[in-house]
Amino acid sequence: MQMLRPEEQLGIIRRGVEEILIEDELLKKLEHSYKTNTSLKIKAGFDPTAPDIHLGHTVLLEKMRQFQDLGHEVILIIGDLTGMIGDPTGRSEIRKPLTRDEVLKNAGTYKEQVFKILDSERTQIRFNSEWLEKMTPMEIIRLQAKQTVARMLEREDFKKRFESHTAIGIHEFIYPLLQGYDSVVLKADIEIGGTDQKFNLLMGRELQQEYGQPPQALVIMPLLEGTDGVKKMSKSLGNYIGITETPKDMFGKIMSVSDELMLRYYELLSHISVDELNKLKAGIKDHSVHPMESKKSLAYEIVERYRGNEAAAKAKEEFEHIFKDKGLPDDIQVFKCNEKIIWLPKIMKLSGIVKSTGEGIRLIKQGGVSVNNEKWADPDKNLPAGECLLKVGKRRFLKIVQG
RNA sequence: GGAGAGGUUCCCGAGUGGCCAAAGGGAGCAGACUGUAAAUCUGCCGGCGAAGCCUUCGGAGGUUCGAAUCCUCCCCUCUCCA
Repeated sequence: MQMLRPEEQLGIIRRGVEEILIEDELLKKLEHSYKTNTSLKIKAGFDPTAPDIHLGHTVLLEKMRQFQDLGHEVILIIGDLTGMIGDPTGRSEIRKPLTRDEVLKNAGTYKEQVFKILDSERTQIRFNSEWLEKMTPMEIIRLQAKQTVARMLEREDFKKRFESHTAIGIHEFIYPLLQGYDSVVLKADIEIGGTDQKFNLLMGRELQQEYGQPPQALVIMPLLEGTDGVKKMSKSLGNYIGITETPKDMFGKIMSVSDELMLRYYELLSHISVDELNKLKAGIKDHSVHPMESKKSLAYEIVERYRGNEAAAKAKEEFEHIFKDKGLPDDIQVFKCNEKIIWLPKIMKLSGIVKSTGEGIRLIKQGGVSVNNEKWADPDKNLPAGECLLKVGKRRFLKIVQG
């Protein structure tokens, strides 16, 4: 395959990255690969605790895909061994160690989902228990001897906890060492990771040098903000967009993201070229491009990638139908009730559209409920006989059938 | 092993006998404004056909007319000294 010139490759690689360490070294690696027509080994690690991939994870995957498209080879490491000792990154919240079965199950899900982005021909999936489990105590001690406590305490997270007298487990120090050691075993040329991984990525470089290898270059990606636009996307914060969600939900969630965040998503998730991206940014700035239209394109692109063309078209259509034409979705839940229950808040609760009658009453009083397109301000008013359409807020619909 | 701090509603966090279904913030939901945006403002934010009642402040008992608050035991987390 004909590779792009190293400088051109670098241009593509730079997109959306937070930081490249060290860019000169990266360029040299690219030049060497170009001259010898060999591909570089790109390493990226994933934590096996979260079986469902969301758009936040895909930032790394997309970058990996770019490398593949440039002719390089990706090694996706599933940190099953490190996962079993718990992931100490971030909070001191100690995760439950996973069992072997859980790890395997999660890994299976990973594989399924990951190849919606990655090229399976150019991807290796490896478990780090493969080599870590074989290490002898002596080898582990030697590995530990290569770093100092002081160096470990330079890591922001450890430093803070140390200063604020919050516990730091000894095994937490081992974690970066093992992750770095993965790079040694694989002789990685480049490692991709999020900003929260910077310390661990650097550890890989340092250990490679200790073991007499050329150090890997680092491509550090920003953490994608969740739908709230502030905190990093994560399942536990509930601000995520999962790639296995329904097309409708995915489309809707992307549409409700702020304009600013939309551009960020474009940069990190879209496949449009850097040129197009710059045009889009300029267009939004001078108001020649309508943000909503670009947002629709983005939503379409992303839904299409994970759920297919047809689903994307349908999601878009339905979205426009509901919000532009003020129409109805085509899959309204139907609730049948007998004549005895005609108290609206009760019906709302029984149908599951709200959690409690109290919530129903509140919503009605607040003007958030309409029946047959008319505001319904009185919780005690009886419903019209026969069928009627209930709308709660902007997107909750219910067809009530009496009798 | 010894000394101390603490576990409160979805989260953070106030509350140390009645005025506590529990301040404040965040998240969430609804309304106004819009482009289904975002930001902002307003309201709501345990349950129940509901001005009353029921369940909630780590768990189990107890004191009291009355307990998130006091006592006893237990569980869990953290810190310091060794």
